[in-house]
Amino acid sequence: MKKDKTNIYSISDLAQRFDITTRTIRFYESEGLLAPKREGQKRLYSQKDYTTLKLILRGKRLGWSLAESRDLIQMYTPEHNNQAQYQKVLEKVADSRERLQQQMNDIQVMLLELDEHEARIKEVLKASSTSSEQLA
Amino acid sequence: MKKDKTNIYSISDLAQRFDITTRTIRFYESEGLLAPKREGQKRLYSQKDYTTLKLILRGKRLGWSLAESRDLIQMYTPEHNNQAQYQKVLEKVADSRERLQQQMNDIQVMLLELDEHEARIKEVLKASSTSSEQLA
DNA sequence: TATTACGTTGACGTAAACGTCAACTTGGTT
DNA sequence: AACCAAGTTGACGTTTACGTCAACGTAATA
Repeated sequence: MKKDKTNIYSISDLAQRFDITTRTIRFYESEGLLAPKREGQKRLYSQKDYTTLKLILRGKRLGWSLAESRDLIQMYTPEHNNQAQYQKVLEKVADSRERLQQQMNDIQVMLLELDEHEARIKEVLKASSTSSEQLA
Repeated sequence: MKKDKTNIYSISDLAQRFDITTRTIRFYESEGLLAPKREGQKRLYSQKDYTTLKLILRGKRLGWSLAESRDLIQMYTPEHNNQAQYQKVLEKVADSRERLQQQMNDIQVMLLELDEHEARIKEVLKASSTSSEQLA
């Protein structure tokens, strides 16, 4: 039910595209993460809402809380007029970057450990196949 | 209260080192993520327990559930005797790697967006400083 | 006009991951 | 002997992130 010209989505349309429930989308709105337009009662989601939702789900895959994603979103929405506000945003950008870099590091450690473990297992399998036990 | 030779930790010792509560550590045990030795009632944590706990907390920083970390831990503890078991472990290794690579990708997207946003803000700040408003 | 699909707002339920007592041991110290 | 620090096991409370009804509105369609 997407109108491609205006890029407007219904709630169930978004739910299908992102494989989440409409309940989830409404919940995000109640938590201040989304603010779709209305047509009477019905919610109308713009391309910006779409992008915001994508950001939320990306955050979820990284274990970010909804509150953290809400901060990120607000960071990206420029209702900031004066220098002081902008400076605060820059600090938050730096914080987010640090958090992400910590996560990057954690991932690399995990990947290394997986590599080593896999190598160990393959050694064991190789050893057992060159010995007595042949199953193929 | 660490005995450095044997590398044995008390529960409060671990709690301090990792900046978590003893309640959390006991909870992890009740969930099957840790299995410390006992000295009477008291729990005694080995170097392996220490490493396991480190793995759990790394997982938490990446948004992994305790159930997922428990799977990881069991993957690393070799009670697997036959080829079929090892094959399953190899599959799980592959799954974990995929998950981590997805997260890597998400991080890179986020980092890029942060870079762009920061650049935009700095442009605005530069423009406003070269115009009328000088505060320094 | 009656049904069906899609939407809405409550309200309550739930799983995960702990926090927070309470009531008790236990080993060492004054 | 008395006490204190550190530990133990319940048991119940709490927050987050939704799931699951119920009861209702609305627009198109048979």
